[in-house]
Parts: sequence; C-alpha cells; structure tokens
Amino acid sequence: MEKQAPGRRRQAAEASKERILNAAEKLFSEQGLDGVSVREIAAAAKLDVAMINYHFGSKRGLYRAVFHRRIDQLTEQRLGELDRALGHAGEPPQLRDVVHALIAPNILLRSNRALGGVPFARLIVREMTDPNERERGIISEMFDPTAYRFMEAIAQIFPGAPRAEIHWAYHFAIGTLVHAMASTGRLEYLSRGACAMSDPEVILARLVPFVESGFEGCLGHFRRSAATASDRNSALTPNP
Amino acid sequence: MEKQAPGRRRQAAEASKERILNAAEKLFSEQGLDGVSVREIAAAAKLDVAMINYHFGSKRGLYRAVFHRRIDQLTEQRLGELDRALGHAGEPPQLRDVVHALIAPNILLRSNRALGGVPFARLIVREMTDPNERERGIISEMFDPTAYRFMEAIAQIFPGAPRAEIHWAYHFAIGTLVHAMASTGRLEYLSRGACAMSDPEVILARLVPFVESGFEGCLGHFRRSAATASDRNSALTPNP
DNA sequence: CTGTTGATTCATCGGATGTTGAATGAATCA
DNA sequence: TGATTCATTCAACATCCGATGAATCAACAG
Repeated sequence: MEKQAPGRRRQAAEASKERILNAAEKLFSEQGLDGVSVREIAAAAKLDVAMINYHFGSKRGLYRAVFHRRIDQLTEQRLGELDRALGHAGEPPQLRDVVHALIAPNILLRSNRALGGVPFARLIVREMTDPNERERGIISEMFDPTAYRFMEAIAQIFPGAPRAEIHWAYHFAIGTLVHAMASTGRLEYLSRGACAMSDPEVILARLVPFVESGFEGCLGHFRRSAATASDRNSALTPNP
Repeated sequence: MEKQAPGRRRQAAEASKERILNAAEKLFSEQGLDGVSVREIAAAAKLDVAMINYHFGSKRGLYRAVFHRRIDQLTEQRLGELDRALGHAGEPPQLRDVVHALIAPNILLRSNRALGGVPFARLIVREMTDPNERERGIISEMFDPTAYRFMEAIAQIFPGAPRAEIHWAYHFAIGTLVHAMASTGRLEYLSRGACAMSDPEVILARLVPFVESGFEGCLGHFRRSAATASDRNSALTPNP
C-alpha cells in the first residue's frame, strides 16, 4: 500500500511547510532573499528556526520551494489561454488575443491569493530583474517554455518578421508587464491617487492596448511583406 | 582664504571616496544592498573597512552617495533633451522626440562609463523595483521632477486625454524602459545570441518605436477629441 | 621647527547570521 | 503493547555583520 489516508503526521507536517512557505513568500517579496533572515521567517510562521532547514534543506532551498509551489499552476494558465487564443490550427490568431494571453494571467495573479497574490507577483519581479538570476535558473524553468510558444504565435501574426525583431519586441512587452506586476506604488504616488492598481480589469484595459500597439509599432511593417531569404525558415526555438 | 589649491590631503581623500563609490556601485548593482557587506566593498576598493563609515557615515549613507554622485548629471541630460524636443513654445512637440528624450539618456548611460555604465543602470532598476524604495526616497529625488515635465509634454500631444490615462501610459512606458536598462541577459539567452544589448543605437531603434506606438495605442483616440468637462483644467502636477 | 588637523589603520565591540546534532515526544506500524 | 519513525524543539556552533574609539601618521598652518 503506498497511497493511504494522509495520516495526521504528514498532514501536520504539510501544514507546517505551508506556513513557512507563506511567511517566506511574503517576506522575500518585501525584503529580498538577502534582506530576510531564516529566524524572521520562522518567527512569522510561529515555528522553530530549525524547521526551515529540516523541511527545505537550506535558505536557498526554501527560496526555490516558494517558486515551485506556484510554477505549474501559472504555466498551465498562461498556456491554456494561449491555446484558446490560437483557436483552430492554420489560421493566424488575433494579436490582441495573444497579447491578452501573455499578460492577463500575470496581472490576475495579483488579486488572487490562491495564485500567490501581490507577494508572489513581486517575487517574480525581483527574480526577473536580478542579474544573478541565471545561476538559480528559476526564471528559465518558469518562463522559457511559454516564451517560445508566445513568440511563435507572434511570428504567425507577422509572417515576414525576422526572428531577432520578434525577440526584441517580446522583450519590451515582458518589460512592460513586469513593471506592472511590481506594485511599487509609484503610479499611485505620482498620480496622487488618480490611478490605482487594485482592479486588474482596469489595468488590463490599458496595458493590453499599450503592448498590442507596441508590437504593431515594432513589427507592423512586416505583417504582409515577404521575408528575406536569410530570415525565411529560421525557427524561433533553438535547434538541438 | 577659503578656496585655495585642493591640497594633496583632500585630493587623496577624494580619491579614496571615489574608489569606495566605484566598488560599491559595482557590488550593489550585482548583489543588492543587503547582498553585499561593507567588508567586501572595502576589500574591492583596497581600503580599510573603517573608511566607509568615516567617509559616508554608514552603509546606508554610502548607498545614497552612490546615487547622489550621478543624479544631477542624469537629470540634466534628460531635461536638456526634453527641452530640445519641446522646441519653440506654443507648438506641440513630436511624440517621437519626446519619447526619445524620455528613453535615450537612460539607455546611452549604459555604454558610458562616466555616467555609471551598466552597473549604475542596474542599480536604478534595483531601486525602482524595490517595494521599500519609498522610505529611501532616492527614486523620487531622481525622477519626480522629470516625470511631471514629461507627462506635461505628453499632455500637449494628446490634448483631450484625461490626466489619469496619461499617468497609466507613462507608467507602462517607464516599465518598458526599466526592463531594457536591467541587462539581465535574458534577451541574449532566449534569442541564442541573435539579439545583443551592446549597441545602444540598436536598442533605441526598436525601443523608441515600441514605446511611441504604446502611447498612441493608449492615448491616440484622445488626440483631437475634446476633453470632457471633468478632465479639462485638471493639472498634471500636484496642487500645493 | 612645532602644533594641529584630518585621513587612515588597527583592534574590537555586541549582535545577528545560516546551519547542525542531540534530545523530545507523539503518531504509526508490526 | 512495544518498537519505530519522524516532525519538532532546544541549544549551540562558527562565522560574519555594521559600527566605533583609540592609536598612528602624514600633510598642513603658523
């Protein structure tokens, strides 16, 4: 027998891990990996310090675990919406739908505590803007698969565009998205409260047109023009 | 006599401060405020640990000084280009010129070591995406004056646009810019080297059209339409 | 030359850091 | 029930942290 009733033991242990993960997610998002001590996290979770190393091996292990708890769900949401935007095969999708699929799950995440809420969104921003992110590989694990799929969708919409130009435009679009996820409060501060990031639909109604137009501005003149010989047949995904 | 020849004393001291500032700028940009110890900075500057507290009071004081050394020069550049974009009074400026003035100095900064180069650019990104930035106030000091002036220029181009919509679009534009300043290496990584951030002109030739189109997408339909009564006469800068 | 100023060095302070091994105790299993 | 597993607690480890007061030394003024 391998899959029995959870057992009060494992169940309690699992609850402890969740308490630690919740405290770590909140504190890491506010202060950064190096700005928080394991003692602070343990105190916030109302558990002993040693529990963190027992359950997660190390502080770094806990940091990784905070992301791992959310990765699958977020990736699933983004790819699901992309598939819906792609619709039936053969026909190029609408740019607006692809941009919405690219952006919406990440913005809606902010107001959905089950998906991590603002703390997890801030944490993603922290990791995405950290020049030492590579050595951890969390961003790659989280976003590489969706990135190439989204760029393929963009390539369908602008068939003549060289792959490098698609990468540039995609990079800019992600930048716009990341900053919108950051919730630094600077928009509210500068606008003296005239703007608020509390309603995700209010954000999306403005962010999606901005990014959509950005793509058009970068790639629009490739829409119906023929690709040059060197650009044709260049795959967006890397070759083995 | 108060302003004599510098004196070898002050001159040597000033050189020490510069050594510390350079080391701190590099290390803070790579590892963050909490990721670097004053001992590491002192070692990189080949000076005693106590020198940091002697010259800058505290670690926080050094952090602030790293920004202060660059603030004036950067603000001057940005406002100078904006003034040139605004041209002669009365006539609305070209959107492309305003966007270029908004973006170019920050991108050119990356390849100009005298302005801080990539390290200072990364440091700005770190500070801009930190939710605890407010308590330090560095970003406000650095960007508030220019922000309002740029938004006024945008308002001239889209006379019917409500101030809140201008704030939204400006916020998105800054996000695109900030991510481009980050130099995370992810663009190069995803594109397998097909794109590179080394040449600022290559970046600007793509980034400016992206942001320009973003503004158009958000505010374009306000360009020649009349403002509503509630929007008219609403100043962009805060009232006293 | 003499006394003073101020930059630099040295040693050290109290405390916080991540991590660990041993002890504890309760749920689980034979 | 008795043995065992394992989550949890406790105490401690070695190290690093930011900061400082006293000592040192050279440049400067008179």
